[in-house]
Amino acid sequence: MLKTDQPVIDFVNEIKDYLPGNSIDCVVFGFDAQQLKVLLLEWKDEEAWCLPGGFIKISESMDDAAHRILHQRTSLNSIFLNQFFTFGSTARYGPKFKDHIKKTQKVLQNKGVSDKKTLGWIASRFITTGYFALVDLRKTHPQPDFFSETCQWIAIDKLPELIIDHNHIVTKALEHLRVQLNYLPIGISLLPSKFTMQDLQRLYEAILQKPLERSNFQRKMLKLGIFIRLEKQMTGAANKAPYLYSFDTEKYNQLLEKGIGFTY
Amino acid sequence: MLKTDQPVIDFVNEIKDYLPGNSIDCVVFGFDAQQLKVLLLEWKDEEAWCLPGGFIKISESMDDAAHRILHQRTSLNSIFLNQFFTFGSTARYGPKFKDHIKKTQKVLQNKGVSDKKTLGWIASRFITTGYFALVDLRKTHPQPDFFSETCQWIAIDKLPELIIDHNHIVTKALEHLRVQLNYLPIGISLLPSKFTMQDLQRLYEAILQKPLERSNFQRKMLKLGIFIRLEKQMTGAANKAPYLYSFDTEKYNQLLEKGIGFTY
DNA sequence: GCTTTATTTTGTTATTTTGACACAATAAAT
DNA sequence: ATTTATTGTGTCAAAATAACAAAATAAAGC
Repeated sequence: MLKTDQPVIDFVNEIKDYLPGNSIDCVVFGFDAQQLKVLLLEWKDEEAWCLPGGFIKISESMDDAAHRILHQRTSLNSIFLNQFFTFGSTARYGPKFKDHIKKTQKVLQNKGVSDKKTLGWIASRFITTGYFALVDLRKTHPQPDFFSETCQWIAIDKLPELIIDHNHIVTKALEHLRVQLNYLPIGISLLPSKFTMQDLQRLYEAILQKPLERSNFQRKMLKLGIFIRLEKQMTGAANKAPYLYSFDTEKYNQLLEKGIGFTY
Repeated sequence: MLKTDQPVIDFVNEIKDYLPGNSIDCVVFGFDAQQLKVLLLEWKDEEAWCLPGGFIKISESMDDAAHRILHQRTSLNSIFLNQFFTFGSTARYGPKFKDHIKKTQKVLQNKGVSDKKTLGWIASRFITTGYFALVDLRKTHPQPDFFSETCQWIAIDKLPELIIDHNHIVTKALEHLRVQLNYLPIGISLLPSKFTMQDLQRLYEAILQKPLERSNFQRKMLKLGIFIRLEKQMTGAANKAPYLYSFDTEKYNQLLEKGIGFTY
């Protein structure tokens, strides 16, 4: 891994280039067969898990910062990324926060960072803005950051305890995902380019966390007129093979603007 | 007006008590007979209009700051207030911003504030978080702030040019209002406690900016089971008088949690 | 090759919802 | 008593929904 891919190193060298008191945390959603997953960083030695995040350069917009951070973690360039909430409560700074700061400073010192300015900067109050991303996890190459040993996909219903209020941030992101479902490019962002109706249904079921009626789901989806039917996918199983579909991108985007009037 | 109601005075005296680089701007919606209105501040001498806003104390959460700011402008204590977006683009800092800073510094100097720290603080990059509020404008007592001469309700379709990106902030707030319509306590927050179905319909028409069919609107609304029918309102006109309604608060809130499945 | 098995795709049908318009009820003015 | 404007309720065809049924089909077993 190149040093230029480690933003905290840059940050340590040039604190003055970053806005103080503001950070960004990203909830990156991926979908794998049955499960909705989230990209997490694991701090092996310190036993901590957290969301990918970072800081904002003075010369850079918040959106640019979020894209930069996500590119560093996923290697993806054009990501569907939405800001969803800014977390500015003082409740963030309880004992869990203090515990986190100790670990952070420990890691920094272990890596040879000892100047007081940096250690103090990290320990001050931050207002963090949450972004959620929808990506095809098959196309990502997860990379740990300065503080972490691994970067991996974890199923949404098996999340470990995360630092500070990061569990809360994930919960909020998921709420936004559900509420805005009809306005977000769920399918096209989270699925591979070719998929079956069952894949699509499982995705919606994972997000809504409730089962949907198979035949009605299929008919209603197809009626939207945003799919292109491709060849059949021979599954090798002793039964009828499903058709593969891809999205008609133009029609999909047109429909999204008005909101897909889909009832689940 | 008391000096304690003028937050910028406090701010000037105690810059160190506020977070640098973060601000709050509020889009306060009210509804008056036919029109959706927004609360604006007018800087008479400098010919500027802006949204009510302010800064965040170090000891205070962002939500508390927004409530404090709105209490100062409206005299209301329990306000429906939702954070909707954080504006962190660098495009905010174009010529319009520089123009605004000049005016701000002029006002400060006219009012006897001349220390460089304050003048510089004001001119730095701010990330501003937008909140929108829904209030019964009949219950408000609009108060101008340190920079403004008047604080008044302006119809949403007759907004003047506002400072920096405040027009954009209003547009974004309105978008959120529309998209989240079925999850927000529109009626109970914006209407007086007793209202007619026509009042309610005009409110929805103002937000959605499209006409709705009278009889169907009425039937569908009443079917939600969240209204209490009161006495008739004698209008004095030569025609049938409408019933007055109030909300059944408990049922209304229950319904809002799932989202009112209303189609318009 | 014929039958079995599991799954997909298309059909059917009763019920509910929607949208558009009709009509009766009614408060005040003429 | 009649007129007028608006409200509240009625009607009805078309569309959408939900639940279930039946036909189609890819591979395995015999």
